[in-house]
Amino acid sequence: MRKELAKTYAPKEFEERIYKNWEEKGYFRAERDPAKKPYTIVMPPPNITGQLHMGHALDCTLQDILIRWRRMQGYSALWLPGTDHAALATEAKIVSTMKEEGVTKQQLGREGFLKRAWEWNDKYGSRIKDQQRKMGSSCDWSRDRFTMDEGCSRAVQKVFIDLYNKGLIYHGERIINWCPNCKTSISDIETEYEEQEGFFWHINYPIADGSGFVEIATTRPETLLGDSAVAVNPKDERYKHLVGKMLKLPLTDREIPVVADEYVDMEFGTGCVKITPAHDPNDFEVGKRHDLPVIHMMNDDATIAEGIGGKYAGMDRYEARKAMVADLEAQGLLVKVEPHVHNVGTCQRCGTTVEPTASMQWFVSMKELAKPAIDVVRSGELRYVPKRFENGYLYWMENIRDWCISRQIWWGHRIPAYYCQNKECGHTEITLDGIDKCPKCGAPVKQDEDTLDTWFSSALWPFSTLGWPEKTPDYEYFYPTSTLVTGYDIIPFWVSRMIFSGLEHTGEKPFKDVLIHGLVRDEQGRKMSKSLGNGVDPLDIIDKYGADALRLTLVTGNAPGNDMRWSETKVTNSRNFANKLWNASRYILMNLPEDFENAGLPENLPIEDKWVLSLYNDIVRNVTSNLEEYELGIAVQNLVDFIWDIYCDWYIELTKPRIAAGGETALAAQSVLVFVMRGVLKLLHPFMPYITEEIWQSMPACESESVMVAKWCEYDENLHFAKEQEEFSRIIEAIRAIRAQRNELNVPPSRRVTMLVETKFTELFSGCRAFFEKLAGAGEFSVSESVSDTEGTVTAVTDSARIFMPMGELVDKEKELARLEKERKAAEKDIEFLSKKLNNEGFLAKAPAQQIENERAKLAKAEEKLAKINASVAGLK
RNA sequence: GGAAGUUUAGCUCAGCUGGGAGAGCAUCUGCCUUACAAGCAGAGGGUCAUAGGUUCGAGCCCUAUAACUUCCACCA
Repeated sequence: MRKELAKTYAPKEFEERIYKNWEEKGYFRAERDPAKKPYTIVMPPPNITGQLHMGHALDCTLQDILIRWRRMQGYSALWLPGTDHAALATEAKIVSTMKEEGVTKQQLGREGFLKRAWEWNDKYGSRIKDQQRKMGSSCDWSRDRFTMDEGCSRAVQKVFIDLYNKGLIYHGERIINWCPNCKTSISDIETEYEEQEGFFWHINYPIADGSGFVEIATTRPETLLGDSAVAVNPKDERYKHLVGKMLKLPLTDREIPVVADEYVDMEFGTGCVKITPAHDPNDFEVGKRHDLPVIHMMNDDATIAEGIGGKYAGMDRYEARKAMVADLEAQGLLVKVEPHVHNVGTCQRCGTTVEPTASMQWFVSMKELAKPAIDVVRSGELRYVPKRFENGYLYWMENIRDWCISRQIWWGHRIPAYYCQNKECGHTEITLDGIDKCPKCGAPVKQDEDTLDTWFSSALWPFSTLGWPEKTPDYEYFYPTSTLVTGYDIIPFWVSRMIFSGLEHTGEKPFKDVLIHGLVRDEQGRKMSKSLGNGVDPLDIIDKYGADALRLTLVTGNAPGNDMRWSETKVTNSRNFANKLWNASRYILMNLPEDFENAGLPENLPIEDKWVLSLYNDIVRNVTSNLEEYELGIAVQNLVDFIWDIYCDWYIELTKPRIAAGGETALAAQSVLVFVMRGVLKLLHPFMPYITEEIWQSMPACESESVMVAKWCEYDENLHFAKEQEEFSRIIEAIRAIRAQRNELNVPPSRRVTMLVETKFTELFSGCRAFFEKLAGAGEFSVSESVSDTEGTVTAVTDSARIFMPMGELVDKEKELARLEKERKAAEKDIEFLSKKLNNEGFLAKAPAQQIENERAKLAKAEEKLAKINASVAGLK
């Protein structure tokens, strides 16, 4: 007894059940089968603090489509899931919940805080995984990883030590971006610039010998406290005499020199630049060249430092700015204030204005690592889809700067550096094994307090998750991975770093293709964001319409790499399609005899069966090649169009008379209906896994108990029926023409109409009588090569037939003539266009033969049609 | 300052290597035709941003221009 399908499509009734069943059956698990080829995708690990949003939903859908398709194709398909510890994001979140309880990090201490963080991970780290399950993600949960699990952590330590030993990681004082709120350094790409309106303050620095003033201009007057020189261009005639002289630094009792440096742009501002080596990257370089002191004038929370700031000590940087400007003005040293728009760096995480600060940090030296990562893309060995994203990647890689990897937070991989506490020795030991004594002098050591940038571990994700640095069987079999799917917004953060890391540490590119997708925007085209509150929760959508409808929406009508605009009507469209498919299968099953056996396709099928099989066969080929080109949107569009327009609206309708008649002919139709249905279920399964499974399991005699493990369809030469395809399109064209005609004359569909068909294809049209009756409302129906008595008829004209319909009182000769006249003009235009082309010598000489052939065929058809129209017009007159 | 993308029907967007412009929604007309009104049949609607160029042929290739969007850089 087959399972009966519910009357309406209600995804809630089965999605969860089906997912559980798949998981229990172990279908998601990838086996290392030497007889199969591997296909691997590592999932971009979502943050443990994260909740599923539309971006994830899109990401999930695309990856699941590829994985399910390859799995059905016979690959050993591994989709490896996992989560990211998201160092700063998580720590900030925990700190803020602690704040509500009135607890600080310092109170808990490092140990206590980390304990809390791990508890957090236990509690929330799995939340997103359940949400991914709801999407239908067929990932191998048995291989689930976490960036801070034992294996990934070992890979991180190993990479740090290897890079250090190769001299590619160094410890040093450089200008980094400091977030005074998060109280940590952040990397260049974690700094976002926003345009702010500010001021240019022109300040006079008195020359120490009393011979006058030097006017400087600055956007940040408070940093004056950290000035250690004023620089001018050595070629600048205006200031040559000042070089080497001392200046009195206002508001302090310090004196600073005037130095000459090429860096100064004579054209800009006054041509004199205050040099603050501790708070500006350029000034830092100038300072190094002139051996100037680095004066840290701020604390880590951006208040003015004690001992440097004098009366301003303890003030916030902006408070101090106000106070100092007021004092300068009072002393008559403020020359003028100009409005000035400039870009200010802010912390990606919290939005606080970052403070560029000279600080001891760990860096990865990038130049050498970038080179092979550039080559591998330039040579085409590793490709981006779409290709245009290679530009940004290459530009970024070619202009790359060293990567600041140390962070002053606790949640993360601690840096394996140990400093000897004996000042005389001062040794730094980098080691995998925790040590407490200096290996050089035996004195106690202290481990570096800092942790690593979260992207440092993400960079290793494609191989650390597979067991690297061990040569595990998984690593040997599944690495390098096949396709990486991610949004364009994290190419610099993540994709680039995986590429150079993979090449450096494994000697191989970490993946072959990078499929880039865009952003899901809101209905007005804005980014979905928490602060705007315009995000759409995928879980709500799943609840309302089902995961399949959501997936179909996210993949339809979108080209790779392009952003898409969200709208709920798109989801209802998708849901409507699901409903269509649901009802089509319900209809087929309803009429199937209880003892229906699937013995394959019968011999001697009628024309309409061959027609649909041939079109289906084309779809198999097209969808497969679309998927191979990562044209997922086109693939699914092809499929949906075939299912809806061809299979449902035409083929099912065409077979209804046969099904009603019963017997052999019905059985043949049912075999074809079931055959094509099973095929499209397979083709559609990667896109809409749940509904296809639910229907599959109610279809008789399917090849496997789950469509998920069924074999992907292949193009079959035996199903190609060019002749029937072409001939049957004549019938469809005629039916369409009749319907249009009836519609125009407002003939009710229920009214049977006599049809006299005039055509060369008498056998074809006679054989299709039932279709004209069923689909065109034909009453009496006759076919002959020539119809003479056409008095009182209207005519539907195609290039292969004229269909005369006696309409009695409905016939309006004038109207009919006018309509035919319109059609004649159209046909004449066609002929003119085509013959012009075919008389063009350039075209005949240069166009491909196939093309010329096509145009000739079109012309012949147009001429046939025109002849028929002319005959009709003559008949009427 | 540099780079990329977008500009196609009223709206949202497809259009793969150049061969007479497509879908969905919306609009209009007619249908509860025994799988589906979450449906069926039909219709209207476009100088493919603008100006040049290459080509037998351009929505597609090239060059400029305009508008919008995004990324990168960050001269005080």
